Amino acid sequence: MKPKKKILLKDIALEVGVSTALVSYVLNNQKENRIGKEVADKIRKVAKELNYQPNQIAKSLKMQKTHTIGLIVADIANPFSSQLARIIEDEAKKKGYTVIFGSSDEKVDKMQDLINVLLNRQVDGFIIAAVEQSEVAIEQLDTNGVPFVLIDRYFPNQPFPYVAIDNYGAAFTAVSHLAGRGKKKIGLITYETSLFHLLERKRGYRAALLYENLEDDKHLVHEVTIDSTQQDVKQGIRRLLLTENPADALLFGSNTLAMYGLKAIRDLNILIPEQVAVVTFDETDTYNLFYVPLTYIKQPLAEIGKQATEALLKCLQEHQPLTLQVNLNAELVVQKSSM
Amino acid sequence: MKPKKKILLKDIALEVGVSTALVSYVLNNQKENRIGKEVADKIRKVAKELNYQPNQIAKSLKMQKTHTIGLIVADIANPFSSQLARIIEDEAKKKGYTVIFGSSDEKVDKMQDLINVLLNRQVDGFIIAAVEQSEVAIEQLDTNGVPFVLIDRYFPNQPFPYVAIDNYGAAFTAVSHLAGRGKKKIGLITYETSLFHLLERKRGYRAALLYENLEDDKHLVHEVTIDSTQQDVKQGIRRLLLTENPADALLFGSNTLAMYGLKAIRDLNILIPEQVAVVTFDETDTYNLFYVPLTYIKQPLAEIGKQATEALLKCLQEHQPLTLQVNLNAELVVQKSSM
DNA sequence: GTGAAAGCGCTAACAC
DNA sequence: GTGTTAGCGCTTTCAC
Repeated sequence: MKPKKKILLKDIALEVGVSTALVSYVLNNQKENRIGKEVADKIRKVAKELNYQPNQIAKSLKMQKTHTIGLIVADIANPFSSQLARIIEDEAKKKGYTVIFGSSDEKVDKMQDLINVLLNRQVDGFIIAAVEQSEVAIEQLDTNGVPFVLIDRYFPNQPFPYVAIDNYGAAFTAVSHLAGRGKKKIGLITYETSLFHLLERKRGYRAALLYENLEDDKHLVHEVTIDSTQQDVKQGIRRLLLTENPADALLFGSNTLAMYGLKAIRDLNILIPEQVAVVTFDETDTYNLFYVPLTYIKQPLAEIGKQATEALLKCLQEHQPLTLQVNLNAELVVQKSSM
Repeated sequence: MKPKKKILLKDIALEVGVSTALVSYVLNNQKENRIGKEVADKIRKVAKELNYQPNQIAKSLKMQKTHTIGLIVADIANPFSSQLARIIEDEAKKKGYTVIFGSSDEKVDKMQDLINVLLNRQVDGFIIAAVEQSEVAIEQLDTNGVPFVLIDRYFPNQPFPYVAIDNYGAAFTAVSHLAGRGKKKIGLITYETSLFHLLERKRGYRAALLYENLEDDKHLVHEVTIDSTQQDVKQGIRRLLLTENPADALLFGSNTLAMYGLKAIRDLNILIPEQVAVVTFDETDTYNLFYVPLTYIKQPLAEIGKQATEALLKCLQEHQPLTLQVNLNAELVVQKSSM
């Protein structure tokens, strides 16, 4: 532990025999041709020799820019979030930005807390997977002029920028597909929530049932709280499948729900797709390795992450207003679980 | 977009009619009882009214501390990494720290790059899953007096602090278990690497074979490069299982390898555990949902993340030297794939 | 008990 | 072409 002396701008200036201003100009490639070529070269040379590393904190304080973005997801441990995080990381790095992340656990309080903490740390902007009841928090960001873009979740009738998928269409397609395979009693397992993207999935599900002239029975929908566990989902599976008139197909509203649901189905020795066909949202390796490869709605994560990050950074760097509101198409990947 | 005026210390001072120094003292609870109770209360009241949010960047510059730690993993999109990230995030938040992350993709250059970027951003310390050939980079951190702790991977014969598992023991246990179930030709699929933790797994595998009086045949070990794909692993599976004298059990050295391997095994219509028993490192939901629940070596991720973070933060806050070198025990979770 | 002022490391307006 | 210097928003020494 011998903290080697940090090299400062001043050290270089001293060494070369010029002012710190000149050094700053040269190293930032400013006033390009107004500076003596020799001095400039000398400065660059010494900077390299001394292995000068600019203190970004000082720079940030001066410039009022940290080149850092805050990423708020529901839970970084969930593959859906972490895959997005990776894409955002890469996209940000390309442009010289780093990312600080935080998990909200679907709680407004935690989300608000994260926003505050990250704002205090002066992040230049946010990418947020908004939680239920967080409209006010987001609105506040907006009125305070903090740049952000929402991902995955968003608010209808609000001008906030977002990039998400067409959840209505995706659910509709999935249900139509099941209907096309002759399924008559298609169940839905989803969250009991006011989150718009999930409501859209339910709406798509309903619309497809109607369109296909299928029974739209309340008993075919099972909703669990957003922080529910294996047990709660298992109960839903029981309710939908262990009756005298069970569902012959099931649509899961998220990867976590599917995970719990599949476990339950297997534990109950119910066969997929013979006894019940299955389709689910999101993509995970698990779906492909399950004993029956699963039919799933594949969200274009790369596209979501890229568009969100690009737009945000463009806004930050070119001071353009953030207006994008994108609903990308999700692809239905058909496998054996729904055949 | 009407950037509301940021409230500064000065604003509070002005409002209350005191100096910024006093405000700072009060809000940081310093000089507790040397300050007039009334003024103090007034200051706190006004600060709340104005919703004062201290600028952490300014604070950081002054204090030479950012209360930020850098987390470098192989790939944040990999569940192993993201689960650790979540634990570290929580542990850090408890103590008022935030975390910036980066993915190295198992490349020294990227890792070195990340270290530089994060150092420039003045992170107070690092938690790093070191990549191959990164010993020099780590040594440099050490000589520069930058606090860090390694996770998962580490260097033998180096005094660097780390928390990892007993890879030798874990592999030994796994192989012994297979031998105990009557397996005679136990194969290993792992990476061709100099990473110590993986060498340890191989060593444990070998030692167990010897101990159990089993064949230690080079042909039973298949190594792929660390950036290898589904195809490379499939080839390994072919080599080990599609011969006249195939392996009757397989140990996978990581979750990614297992993922690829299981896909290959399924595609080749080889039955687990009838034709080949399987054990793998790491834990994922997939293992439980696979058509045969998988026997796996469960790393104590929570413990790893917690100990690493706690030690690092303790060092940062109490300026204690970082000396922990911990090898935790991994648990073998026995399921049907090895019965 | 309280305040003036220096300074963390950098940038950029302005002067020469 | 190059240097002086004022701050970015905060903490803290030292003086009163």
